[in-house]
Amino acid sequence: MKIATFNINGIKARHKALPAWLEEQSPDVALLQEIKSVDEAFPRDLIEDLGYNLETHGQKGFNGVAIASKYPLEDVTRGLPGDPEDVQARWIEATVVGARVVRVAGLYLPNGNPVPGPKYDYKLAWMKRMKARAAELLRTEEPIVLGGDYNVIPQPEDCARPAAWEKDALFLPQTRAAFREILNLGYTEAFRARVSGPGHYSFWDYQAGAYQRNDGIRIDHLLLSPQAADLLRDVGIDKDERARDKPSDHVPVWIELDA
DNA sequence: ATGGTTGCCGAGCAA
Repeated sequence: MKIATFNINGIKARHKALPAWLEEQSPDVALLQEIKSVDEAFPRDLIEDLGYNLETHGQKGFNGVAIASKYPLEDVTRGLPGDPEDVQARWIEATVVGARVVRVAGLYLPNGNPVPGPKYDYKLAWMKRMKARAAELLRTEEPIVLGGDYNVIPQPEDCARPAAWEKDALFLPQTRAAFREILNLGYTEAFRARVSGPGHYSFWDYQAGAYQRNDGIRIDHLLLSPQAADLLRDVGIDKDERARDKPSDHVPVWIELDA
């Protein structure tokens, strides 16, 4: 079972690039972020016509997450538990019924800039809520995949110019510590389980020719429960997607599971 | 230091 995460930065603007990628790479499950659409306006045909089931959790203008799957999706839930006041669409869960059953969560973790301020406070509070949900999911002892745009640069080697990110919400020590707290519950960050060293990124800014200079950051991650980590066969980043016509500023990151 | 770009949607905000 191939599971990918992809921040598409707007479903309407990606009406060509997203179906092209789905056709070429054929992930079984695609966790999509920043759909930037309400559910009623989502062009479902773009995805359903390729043989995918689709579950969306949208919001007007901003945010929004979705799950596309060639396998049936069951027990879909929307929204990150822990704050009934939070109306931002950043979390969706579903059970994928493949050869094995895998519980997946698609997430769009808050950016948090500028620091300090309410947006950074919201980011840290959101990560605390995510930690609680991640711990709860572990107790099921099932294969679990938490995939999405984490807006976290885990290590200096995960960005081309660490000095430029020193005071940024994506790279502050407090942000990285909150990310490690989730990992230390018992999750494995899939990419780093298989690939070491610098130069591997999942996002390049649209500005100043960042992609051409490979001035990127690695902020899209797939976290695996122990039972999912046992099934890990391969990982990858579809870097070439960033060179496509009308690309997202992120590229897909994927895993292949024995499931 | 500023501005550089894109997407939402039709003015700025978010990233």
